[in-house]
Amino acid sequence: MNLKELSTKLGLSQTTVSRALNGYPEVSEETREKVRRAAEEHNYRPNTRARSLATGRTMAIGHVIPVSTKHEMVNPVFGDFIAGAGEVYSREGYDMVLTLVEDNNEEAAYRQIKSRGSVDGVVVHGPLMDEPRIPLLKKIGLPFVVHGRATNAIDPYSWVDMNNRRAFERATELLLDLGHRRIALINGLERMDFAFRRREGYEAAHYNRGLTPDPILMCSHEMTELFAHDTTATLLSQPNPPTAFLVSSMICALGVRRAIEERGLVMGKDVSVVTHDDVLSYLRNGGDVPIFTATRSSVREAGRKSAEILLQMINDPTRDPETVLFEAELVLGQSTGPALVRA
Amino acid sequence: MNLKELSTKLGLSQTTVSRALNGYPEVSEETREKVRRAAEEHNYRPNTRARSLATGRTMAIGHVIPVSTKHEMVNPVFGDFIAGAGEVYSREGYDMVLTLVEDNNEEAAYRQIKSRGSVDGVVVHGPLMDEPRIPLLKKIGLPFVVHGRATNAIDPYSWVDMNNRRAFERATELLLDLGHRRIALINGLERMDFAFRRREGYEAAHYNRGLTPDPILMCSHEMTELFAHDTTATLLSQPNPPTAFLVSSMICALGVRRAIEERGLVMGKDVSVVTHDDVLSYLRNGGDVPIFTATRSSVREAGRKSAEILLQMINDPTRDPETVLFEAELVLGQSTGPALVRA
DNA sequence: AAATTTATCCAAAGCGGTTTGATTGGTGTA
DNA sequence: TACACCAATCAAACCGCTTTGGATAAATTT
Repeated sequence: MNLKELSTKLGLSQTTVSRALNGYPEVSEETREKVRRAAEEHNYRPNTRARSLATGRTMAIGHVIPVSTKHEMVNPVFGDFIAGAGEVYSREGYDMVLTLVEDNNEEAAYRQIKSRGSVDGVVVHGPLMDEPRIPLLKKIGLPFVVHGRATNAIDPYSWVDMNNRRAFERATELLLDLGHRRIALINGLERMDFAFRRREGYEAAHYNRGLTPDPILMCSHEMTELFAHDTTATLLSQPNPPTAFLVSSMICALGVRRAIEERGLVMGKDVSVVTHDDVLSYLRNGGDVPIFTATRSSVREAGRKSAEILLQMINDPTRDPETVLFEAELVLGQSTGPALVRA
Repeated sequence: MNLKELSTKLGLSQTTVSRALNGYPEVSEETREKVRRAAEEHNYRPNTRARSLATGRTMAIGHVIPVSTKHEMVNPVFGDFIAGAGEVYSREGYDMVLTLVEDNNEEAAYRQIKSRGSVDGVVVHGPLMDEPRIPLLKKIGLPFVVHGRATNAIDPYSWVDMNNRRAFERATELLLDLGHRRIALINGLERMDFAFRRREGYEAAHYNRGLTPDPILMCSHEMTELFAHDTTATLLSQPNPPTAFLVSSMICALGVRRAIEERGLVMGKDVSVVTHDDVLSYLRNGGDVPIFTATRSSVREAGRKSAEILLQMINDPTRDPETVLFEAELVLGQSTGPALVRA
């Protein structure tokens, strides 16, 4: 059932039917109701493609997912972010289109997206410190919002981020307060902006107290359970092992815990752990007292917010870039305790 | 830059330019090359919407993600499945559009997808035993392939599944061979087809040896780390606790292990664990000898295969439904060992 | 009563492609 | 020389919608 058929069936012009359904005032309420009922009855819905061709708006938002070529890694955070953004999109009648892009030719991908014209805007995931996509998108004129920030970006742009630096600074302070002096940092890849900021926070907390973190304790890698485990195991077997771990994700935290327990140590007693918790739906830091002491910020909420901002920008292109910075909660759990005084 | 502009710039008709770029034979190689270069130079790419309006093909595949209203749960498996499917889509020039649907009004969602005409086909995720979407999609004539199966479906349809029953039967047999007699089943929601089949396999292995599993040992829930942990903790504290656990996902397995170790027990010695491993990119069952003994089947591979089948169906609608059944490997890891004889 | 508004509705022109059905000039053949 | 045939190109129709610029009749104003 298309507009033409529906309008002949009603004995009206396409114009009138279209206007009736789209709420234009130049249609009598009587006919509008008639049209509405007929549309309902025949299960008519305007063809998205035709509509978007006519209006110039596609009613779709693109998400470009960088896929690590080497490790075939998909960021587990992604599912929940999408879920948050998706809520907003479906409420506002937008589709979400996903494009997987190998991390080596992103520029081409974005150019293609623009010239094929299949979305009204994009969400940029996983920004690096030097993020070429930001000037690129600006240049080609595709509305966008970044999940995260790019430290070295010059011009203003819209972003939604968590205060990674502050969160990890606070977490480190907590551990220092507890007397820990050798704190390992199990970080993500530090060309990723968020990971870089986290390290900054970690270092700042040390410097603020006149301490210098031991470079050997700072590890950076793709955030898998395995990496976290192996690294932790290695660090713990060294002569002067860390007494605490600051960890970049729940997944990694699980690996850290495994390594700790493998050595017969008790987390929260022999070794302290603070992790960042993205509040993933399937990995809640559960219990009355959370397992892990954690810096907590919902990535799902970030997804919602990003989507909202992007839609606003699309509806009003004159708007200035908008930014949202979430502060992470610091949640005390069972995984932290005072540093043991060495015998 | 659009077709019209490009063709006037070249002094050719739109027809010729279009044909040249789409590889039609009625264009001389000379002009084709000229057109190609000009398109390249001006970064021209046909507008997706216009093209799909003209051809009737949208070059997009829909994925409808059921989102549990109650638990705001996004299946973690989803990211990797998408990654696999996405590989195929981008190779074949398809877009992937995601629709999040609250699990209570899926029918409306699919009808809308069809009538809005924004995709050429859909992948159905998370089929239930009685899956209303299968007859629905058949009725409305939208090509689809199901990731998983629906036990009670009558008509044939295309699906890609893992042999859940067989995998869990083998896993159970392994545990029985090791002498375990009280084997707990930490399962997903059993209205989900895969979970139902897994229980069938678990039960069959018992029955085949004249054993009857204790209903108290069979648990079913959304597969979170927390549920697995709490359930395991409860079971282990009972008078006649299980000596082995058969677990539905790596995430759950992490919860099971946590509960085991909390009690001061050693996994693989005091308690055995076999889990299913979807080979998620960020949760590898790593090491030379895997941590967990596991039934293993790559969900990413399932994503690839599903996409391939769907595209074939779209390209040739006369094709009969195609089905793929992956057999899971049974991988021996460190988490299983002989049942201890009770003192 | 004539002129102007107002309330409804419509025909037709896009949107940016693809595809059908000519048209043209050149070759080969009878 | 006349005819059929082929290769290369084009004008125009079409996909399904929105939107511009009237058209018509009724209501209001002058």
